[in-house]
Amino acid sequence: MYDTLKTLLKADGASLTKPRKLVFDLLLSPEPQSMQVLVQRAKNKVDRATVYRTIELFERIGVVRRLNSGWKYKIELTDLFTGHHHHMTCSNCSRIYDLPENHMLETMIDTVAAKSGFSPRGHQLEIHGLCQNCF
Amino acid sequence: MYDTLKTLLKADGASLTKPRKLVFDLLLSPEPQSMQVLVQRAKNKVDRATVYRTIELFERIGVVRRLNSGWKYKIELTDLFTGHHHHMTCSNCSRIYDLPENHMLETMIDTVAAKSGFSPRGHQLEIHGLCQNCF
DNA sequence: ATATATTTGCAAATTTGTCGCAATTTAAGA
DNA sequence: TCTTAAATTGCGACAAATTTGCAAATATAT
Repeated sequence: MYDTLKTLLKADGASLTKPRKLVFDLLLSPEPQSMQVLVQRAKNKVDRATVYRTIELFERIGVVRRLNSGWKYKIELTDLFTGHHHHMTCSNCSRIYDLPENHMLETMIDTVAAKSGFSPRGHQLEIHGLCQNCF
Repeated sequence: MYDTLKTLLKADGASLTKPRKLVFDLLLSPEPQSMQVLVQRAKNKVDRATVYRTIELFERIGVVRRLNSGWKYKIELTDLFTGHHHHMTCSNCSRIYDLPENHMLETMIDTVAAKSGFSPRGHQLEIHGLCQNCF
């Protein structure tokens, strides 16, 4: 797990420091998290500015991505760490679930984009509705 | 066009005032817009705070939605006004294109969600890559 | 036209995200 | 291991984005 992280950092001439490791560990939590939460959870251990800088770095080298879930964006580890997946957000309890990978769906998305003359490089699908518990 | 807007506002006990109409008109522009741009374009006509309050209201009653295209979110009218569609953002010129509706894709997304025990109500797909011009 | 409820603009307060820089930590080589 | 140079962090100051309180203005219903 940390090997991949180290490799990505190395490739950018950066190193796995204690603060960066701590932020990375925070991201292992199941759900995507807002900056506010990350900064809060890092309190007294890593400075706010460092959390921001770390997330910015992580995003640039492909460790995390930001998504679009609700009012404020949230951060999660990229496919490299979690496997490619999409999200389902429950409109009631607002929990965020992962959708199991579906090859057909992936293919179709790329195909549809290509048909419009686009060269797709990636995508993000967010579904909202009711989860099993809240239905 | 304004009829739908008025209806949605009425249903919430609100009315179509001059400032709200102006903000709505700004949103008729083809591409999704950032708050910064909206506030800028409303300058000297509608106050910043009112733009924010209007967008918040519009989102709550289903007139607009926010997308995360890149670092900052953008606002666009909902499907009610534009028809259902998805987006392709060019990583190079960062223009945002609409993807023509594809029924198969829509169905598959709903099916995949349902298979996981979710009751999908809507979704949002953002594709990034290179547009025809930038390829 | 009047009374009531809603909405707006303005200014101030919060929150969020950035930046410069001195102090600290890390990496590499002797 | 010790030394040095480069990278990184914390901190405080900024800057930008978003929210809030409230008096004045506007809209709605009689």
